[in-house]
Amino acid sequence: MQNAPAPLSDSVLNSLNDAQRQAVETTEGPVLVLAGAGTGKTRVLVTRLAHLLRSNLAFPGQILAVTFTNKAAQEMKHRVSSLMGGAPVEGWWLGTFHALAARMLRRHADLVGLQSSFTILDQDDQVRLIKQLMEAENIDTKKWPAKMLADKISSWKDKGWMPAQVGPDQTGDLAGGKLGSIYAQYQQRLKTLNACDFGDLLLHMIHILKDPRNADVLADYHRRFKYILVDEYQDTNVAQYLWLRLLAQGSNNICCVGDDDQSIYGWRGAEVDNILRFEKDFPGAAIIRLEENYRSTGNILSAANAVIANNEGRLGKQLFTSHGDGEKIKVRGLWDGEAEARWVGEEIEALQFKKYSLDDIAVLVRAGFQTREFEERFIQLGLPYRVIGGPRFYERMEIRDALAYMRVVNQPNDDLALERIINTPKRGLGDTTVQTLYTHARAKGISLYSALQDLMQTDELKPKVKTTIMKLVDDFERWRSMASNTSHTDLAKHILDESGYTAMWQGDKSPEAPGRLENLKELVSGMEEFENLPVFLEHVSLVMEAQNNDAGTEQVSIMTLHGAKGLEFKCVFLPGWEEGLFPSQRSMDENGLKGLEEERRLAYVGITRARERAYISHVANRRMYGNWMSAIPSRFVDELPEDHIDVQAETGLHGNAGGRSSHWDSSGFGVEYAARKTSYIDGVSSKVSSKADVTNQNGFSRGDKVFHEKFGHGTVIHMDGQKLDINFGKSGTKRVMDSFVTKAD
DNA sequence: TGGATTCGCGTTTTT
DNA sequence: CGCGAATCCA
Repeated sequence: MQNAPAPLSDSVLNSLNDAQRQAVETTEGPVLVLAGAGTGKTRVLVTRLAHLLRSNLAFPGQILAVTFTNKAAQEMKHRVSSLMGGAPVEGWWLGTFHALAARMLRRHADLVGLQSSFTILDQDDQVRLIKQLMEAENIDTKKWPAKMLADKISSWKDKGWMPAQVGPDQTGDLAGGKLGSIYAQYQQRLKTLNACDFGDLLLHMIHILKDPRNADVLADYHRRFKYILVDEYQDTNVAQYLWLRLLAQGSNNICCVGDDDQSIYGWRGAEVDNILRFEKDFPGAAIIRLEENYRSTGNILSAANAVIANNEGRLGKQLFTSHGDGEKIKVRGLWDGEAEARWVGEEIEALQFKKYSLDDIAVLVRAGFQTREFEERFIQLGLPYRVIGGPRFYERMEIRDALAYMRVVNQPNDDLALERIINTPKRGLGDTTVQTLYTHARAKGISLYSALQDLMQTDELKPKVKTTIMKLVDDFERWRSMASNTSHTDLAKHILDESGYTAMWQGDKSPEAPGRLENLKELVSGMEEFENLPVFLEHVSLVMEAQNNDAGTEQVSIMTLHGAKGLEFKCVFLPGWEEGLFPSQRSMDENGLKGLEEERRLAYVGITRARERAYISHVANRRMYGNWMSAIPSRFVDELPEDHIDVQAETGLHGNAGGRSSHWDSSGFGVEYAARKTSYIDGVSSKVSSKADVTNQNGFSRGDKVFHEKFGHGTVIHMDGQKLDINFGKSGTKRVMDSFVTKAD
């Protein structure tokens, strides 16, 4: 780290002129790097960081490097570490806003009446607490869902508002005008619980740093941080901005990197304004624009440029590439979601034939529920895939503990699992005992569990410890023998109860405890769908493995557009480009033009994830919430420039085969739709009849004419065990138990 | 109290 | 449609 700056061969930096490079690397004072998609934003930041270190402008503890997501933080740590020749970056001030603010707050917790050991509540805990407070105030939680109020409070915290700053103007008639007081009570309650929610981490720090009585604290941070680096600046919310500004007032050496066109977290408090206002907030700021894209081919980039150009209120930039034009974007209109999934499957197979790795392919959807049809199709095709951002359930502490117990029962030699729970709940087997056990195990080349069995025969351990170990081994042996004649869900209940694990959380007064108990319940009930314990554990390890990214086999990635931020793939599928789904109706209803523009930025993010090939599709009929909805192509499809796309419509889909699907004749479209809807309800059309031969256990089939004692005559349109969905004509579709129904002719 | 049934409602996601 | 929450009822 003492050597002269290493030559920067990075292509990104080569694209900078001298002044820009100078600014990126060493400028003192505020710098805003405005960089479009695929221009190497993060690399610029890492380069600045590396340069500061190498030229001894700062040492690690003097740099505050902030990212938005954990993924980005990991990525940056990794890059910095390898740039620094593998030096560990633990302990550096490098991480997400929340992680760094939490770390800071632990050092000054007493200034806001907390202990440094405060717990951090997640959203569920937060809602539970607020609900309690509301009930105490006799507020109707039906009229005012606790979730909604919790969201409101979070959004205030994102804006940096303490209870004192919230007046009637903000609360309106929410919770009968009592929301302001609920907020205050909630904060009070958190304090008594020695807890924080996520918003508090920043809010408390802002409060501390702003208070003149704590001038020494602020001064200390000013001395400490010579340089501040911020990634994804367009996603910062007001609280984050305030925190940054307080810290940056010292050295004024703040370097922010961002792209206003990729701001997609507005619904969570991100303020594009932060980036638009940068020059005002930090006078004398150097602004650097990076417009050369190193990621995508010309067609892809032109399409993205054309779409985003429809937004107003941008700083404005026009990305260019020196890559060739490449393939045009394939745009396809299809009949329904099933056909869409089939088409995507076919195209993926074609890509495999062209020697693309499945790892290079991603399906990016607008909303989580869309992943389902792709999963189903890919399973049919035997196409390996992973859904990114799926269940994080198994990563929760209580779930991992519970799983560890089951793993030891299933496989006594699972040392890691045993070590995890050997003293959870506390039973007096501390580090010293575990060390003794490990020493013994290593010396004899046996597992930890065998070491337990060995040592309980000897007098090497204190009698008390010995008894505890005997009890523990005894428990495990008993559970293991139960496994043969007890269902695995019952076994799990026994394990959790008899080990004292459930009791541990029941006795825990912390606000997270109820949530954890619920999760444990959920775990047990979730096990039911698996045959037995080993199969279940196998599933869990597969799920977790899949989330660990490189499971060895190639896999297509399926994820939401939000989840795809910061990633790139050679081939990207963008399905579901229909009005109402994308752009999302709700986003437009709630935020009008602002909402629409954020959706458009999402489209921009989607397209620009692709390096070589992009595929966009939309369907004529999508089933949402169980009923068929007609859909028209997204306005974003219309915004794609004709020269850069290759449009195909499914033949026979409408009276306009081969034409550009977004120009569908709306009257023709309506006729198709009406016909389909009718046929669905009658249970006659070929689409529907494919399922009509299914009979439920009491002999009802789709299409049966039935009579219900209360609702009269109707037609069975769906079955779910003994539940039947019956269309009763005028009075609509109802779900009823089949015991209330008789067949009619 | 918990098992069964009905009701209600549905983006995006980070700590 | 499917899921979780609320509610009902033994």
